[in-house]
Amino acid sequence: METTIKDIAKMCGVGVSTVSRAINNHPDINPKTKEFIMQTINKYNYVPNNSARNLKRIESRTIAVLVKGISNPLFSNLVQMIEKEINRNKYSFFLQHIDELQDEVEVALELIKEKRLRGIVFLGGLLFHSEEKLAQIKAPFVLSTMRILTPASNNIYACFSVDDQKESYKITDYLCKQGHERIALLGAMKGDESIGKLRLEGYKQALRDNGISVDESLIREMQEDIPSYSMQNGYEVMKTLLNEEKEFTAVYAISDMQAIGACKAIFKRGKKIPEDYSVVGFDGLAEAYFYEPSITTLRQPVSAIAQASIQALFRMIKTKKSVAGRVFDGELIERESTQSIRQV
Amino acid sequence: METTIKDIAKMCGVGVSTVSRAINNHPDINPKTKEFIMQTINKYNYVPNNSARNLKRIESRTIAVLVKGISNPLFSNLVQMIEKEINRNKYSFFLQHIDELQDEVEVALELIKEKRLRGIVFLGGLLFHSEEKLAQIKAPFVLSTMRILTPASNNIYACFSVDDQKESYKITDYLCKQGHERIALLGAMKGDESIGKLRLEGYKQALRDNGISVDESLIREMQEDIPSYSMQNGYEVMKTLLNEEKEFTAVYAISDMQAIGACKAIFKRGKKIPEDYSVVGFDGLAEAYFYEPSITTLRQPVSAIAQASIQALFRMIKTKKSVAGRVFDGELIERESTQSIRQV
DNA sequence: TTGTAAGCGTTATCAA
DNA sequence: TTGATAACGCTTACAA
Repeated sequence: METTIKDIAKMCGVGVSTVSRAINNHPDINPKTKEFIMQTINKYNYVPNNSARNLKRIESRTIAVLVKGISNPLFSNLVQMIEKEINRNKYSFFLQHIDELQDEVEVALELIKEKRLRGIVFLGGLLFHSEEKLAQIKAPFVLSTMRILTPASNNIYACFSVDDQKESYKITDYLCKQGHERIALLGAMKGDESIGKLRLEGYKQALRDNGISVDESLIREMQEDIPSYSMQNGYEVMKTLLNEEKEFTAVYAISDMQAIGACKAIFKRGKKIPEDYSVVGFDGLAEAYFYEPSITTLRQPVSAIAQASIQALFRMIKTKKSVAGRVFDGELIERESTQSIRQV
Repeated sequence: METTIKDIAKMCGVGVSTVSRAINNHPDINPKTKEFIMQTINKYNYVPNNSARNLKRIESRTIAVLVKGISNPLFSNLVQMIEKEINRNKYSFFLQHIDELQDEVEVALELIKEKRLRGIVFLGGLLFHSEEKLAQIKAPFVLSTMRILTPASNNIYACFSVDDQKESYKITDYLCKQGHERIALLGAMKGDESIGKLRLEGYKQALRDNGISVDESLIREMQEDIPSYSMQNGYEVMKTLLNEEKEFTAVYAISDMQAIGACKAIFKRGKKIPEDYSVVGFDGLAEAYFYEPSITTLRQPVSAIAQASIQALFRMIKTKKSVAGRVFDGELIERESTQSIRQV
């Protein structure tokens, strides 16, 4: 039999509520009593039963992290930081990966009931959702590295991300300034209405501003039967593009992992980077740095985003009001995978 | 107010126990009653409260996955597969990352009490533990891609992994057969008593069997202040090694990620792979394939290991007895990062 | 086959 | 500052 609060109470010769007060740092308790109880607890290695606590407390101290599109290491990094923050706040956290096909709002709704969630962190996904559906999410939530397009006024939420369109513009513009005029885009899934769309818009805008007309045949979507944002996806799409003998001098992949896959496809074709093709990615992962050649990318301030997200979530849990989200600045990191073709 | 089992009972005009029977697929219930109850449940979108269930059930239906050394994508892959299997079995799962410095057995012990765990999956870690300490783990557990060195007879557990020593022998022997005689080893943390040690032994054995004497100065440990098994760790260790102007023709990193880091260090030095140095990794990650040059590695059958682990865990939960672990065969995958130097 | 009622281990309310 | 005691929502004897 496990030790329960009753056992501790008996051992200390006090009532269970006093023990409860000691555990939960309630103010009205004699410091000496508390001290004695805590000692006994440590001695017998007592750990309160979480289920019972969560059952009794109107709301649990549990936060869910829902990750869609796990293949992107960007999310692994984010999850780690978020986990640390949640633990620091003495909350439990619950990680759930969501299939590409699953509906993350449905999952969230179930989870809220089942686990009496206190808050939710969405990583990836959350595009395409009616306001009614979103309105059903009663718990506060944050979106990390994403933004919601149709602001739902009935929800308590906040978004933390870079300005995907602006950053996408930045990196495309960088390629243009290097003299590239035919820039292939390895974009998001067909019908993407989220960051994929924003980055696409940024790309187009940059081209236009540089007096380059958009060639739709250079804009490629992810392959749907392969994990999104993955190396393999970048590889396959790039291979197809190369097979078509299209003319272009640069490739912009909307994630570093896709960029790596694209590089491999180029190498397999017997071409060189950056001599034959310049390649840029997006995210700023270590993987891009360690690749050979190291890949020019747009770094997202992952750590800052993670911290801000969790802080906001806790504030919303406390105040029950939405807090302002924030747009972070990305950073263009120029590396070996790109070169100027101005004076060639 | 959330819908509870009582509400459903009232709506259906039955007792709560009947509803409970319907939910939990108990045998003694009228199929029609059950049908009707299930309809009502769906209609009102009722989801049973997990905490209440877990509280009532002597043991919850929760399994914890404890990951130590998160930087290795090998574990991400494993976790995903394990997650899927756990869900298929209608269990909840709980992922916890463990700091390099934290004691995973302590964490497990706490968790068992706090969450009334039904079983545990250990990924990474679990080296160096006294039998007494292990004996405290009352819940069944499995080790994936690892093995316990001092079999603890008091525990219900099983191990699923490759034979690290044998596979390490295999890949080292491969390098020897290619004509390499001075092979640097990028090994595990100092004092590692787990897979790191086994792989080291395999390496030494292969050298000896090929008539090559072991040069301790070519055996390098991970840097402790950097995430273990990471690209960065491989990079830093390799850089140090290169700076020492040691003579060697091949590098064997005990993980693919370290191998990638090592490659980068070599490239930064202005050297070529495989012309100047052959490089091999271990794990068989996609990252090794997509690297340029693609990296020769030893593939672990991750999917098979994950599945076997979970199946074993559920069997142990049911039977309350240890089941036999299994040793899987690895597969040497020859790629571009290695070359024969026999006739040079 | 079904319903009633007693807990599971906590926290919160209220009275002492 | 404390201690009974009533929930929290569910499962499971036991009785009907």
